[in-house]
Amino acid sequence: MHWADVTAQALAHKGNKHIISTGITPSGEFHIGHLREILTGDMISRAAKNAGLDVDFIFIVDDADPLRKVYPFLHDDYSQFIGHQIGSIPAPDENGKPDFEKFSKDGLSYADYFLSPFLEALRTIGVVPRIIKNLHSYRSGAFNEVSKIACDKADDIREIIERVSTRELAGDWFPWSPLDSKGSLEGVVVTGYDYPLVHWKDSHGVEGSSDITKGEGKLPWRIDWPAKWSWIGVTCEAFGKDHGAAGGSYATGREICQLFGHQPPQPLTYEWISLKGQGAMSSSTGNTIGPIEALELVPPEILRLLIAQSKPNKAIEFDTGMSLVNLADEYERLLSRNFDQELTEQDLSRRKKVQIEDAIGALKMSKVSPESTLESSNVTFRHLCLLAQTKTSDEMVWSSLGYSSTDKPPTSLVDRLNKMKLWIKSKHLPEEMRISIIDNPELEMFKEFGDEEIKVLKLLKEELERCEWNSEDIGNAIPNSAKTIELSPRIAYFVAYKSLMGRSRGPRLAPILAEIERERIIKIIEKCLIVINS
RNA sequence: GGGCCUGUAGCUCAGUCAGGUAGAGCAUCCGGCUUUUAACCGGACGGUCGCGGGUUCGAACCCCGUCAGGCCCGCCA
Repeated sequence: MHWADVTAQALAHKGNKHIISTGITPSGEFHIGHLREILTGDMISRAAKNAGLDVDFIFIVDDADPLRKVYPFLHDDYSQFIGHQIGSIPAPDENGKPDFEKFSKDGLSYADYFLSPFLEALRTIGVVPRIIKNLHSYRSGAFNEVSKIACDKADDIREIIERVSTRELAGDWFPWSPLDSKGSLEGVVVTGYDYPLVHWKDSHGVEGSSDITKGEGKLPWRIDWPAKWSWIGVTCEAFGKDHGAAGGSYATGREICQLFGHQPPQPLTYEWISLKGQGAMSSSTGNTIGPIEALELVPPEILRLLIAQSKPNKAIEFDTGMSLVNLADEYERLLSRNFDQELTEQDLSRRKKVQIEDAIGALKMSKVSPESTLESSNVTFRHLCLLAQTKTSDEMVWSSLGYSSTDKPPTSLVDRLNKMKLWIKSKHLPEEMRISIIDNPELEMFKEFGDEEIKVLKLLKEELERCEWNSEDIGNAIPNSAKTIELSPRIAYFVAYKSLMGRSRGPRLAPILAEIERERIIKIIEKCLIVINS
């Protein structure tokens, strides 16, 4: 059973109506890691729907969180906003400075600035959650009831946090963070509580009162989270391992939640995604691949597959090089499998059966829309990469794949070609996939050459000097260089690839050579002969 | 200090919850396709399941211990 179905099954035991939640703080550029949060929730939702449950899938935007520091991509001007809620401060402009004009005119907040493109990417990838903005929820009174309970039961909450997290809270700790005279959540000391007012004194020496029913502050994270579960009615939430550890915010949250009179949601802890060789992704260090950037390179199904095929507790190492190639090819392979037939095979071991079922599940979860039908294009990523690099026009790519003006390629394939061309142009294309002619051969390349190979190479040069310089004639010239001395054409290809590209196999050579000047090719072969003789 | 996750073929991983002959893909090698789409088809190679105990007729799987890597117990997906 697919992992999402396992979770759905657990939910089915608890009831028919479920609110599945996800949540992110838009404090900077979104990255692939955030996609795991959302897609894990999305996949559980889909599985739950398939199981016949009534599902509401939500995405809580934590725009009530404060700006922690001036991140490297921000201008120093932002230091005035440290501690301020990211839904209530201006977005950065192209220089990283606060854009006051857009903020006052269009209301574009810091949080919205990072959120909007992410939501756009989510649509592309087939995820359309109900959005709940935290700041608005506080201001509109959604937190009233739970906030009151939290403040009334401050001692109980303190006990839970201190016991479960084994962390001692400060003496003046209080389960409500008021906004200070400047609008910051930092450096404020709570001096008293008299519902609905929390009295405070800030770092500037100013004293005031925060009305908890008007969103003049917020609950600290460890209380804010279970508070959301309670007023929204969350029954299931997937969260990163940082929250899942013993003593972490889920552990305290599940108890605090019950204080609010609500049962804690079904948890699912997921591992992080790291960038190969560079450690965990982090918005603040700039070590990221954005979902938007990734979607420019590959179709959304493939990004979904990345999340779907790995169990949540597996760490994922991602990169936009060979990992992407393998992932994309894996996707095509899945599409072309005949699962029905595989499942009817005799003597199917339990192990094998599980494997097939998981593959079916992963493929199902990779669909952008649950209803869409999947069809195999029978064109692998590698192959398309090759065609995109060697053909000079799209038409030539299509005709190579057997399409014509009457039998046009499907739009999904056209889209893939366009993405492929972007990938080839980008810095992400691995050297391994790049087609290149080696102009300066080295002796190392010819260590497998014997007398026959050298003879063929000399004949190849003669053939290429003589033939018409077009794809067809070059295509004949290569095998002929071996045939004339009654050797297998295989040797001729081996010799040609080694000499021109430094590898023993490769893509169809003739069309590539036809695009290059004859003189350059002849010169390379001459150099090869010199190197071999040296 | 306390806790969580991971460790299975050269690589990426499935299989661990419900113990029953160790699996896939990639890579490599060989063969086929009488002149190659890095294609396609067939085959081969490849593992003391981190290590040591225990339970069991039987353990990758359950239990105890141990080693290694990652992470959490301020904030972070």
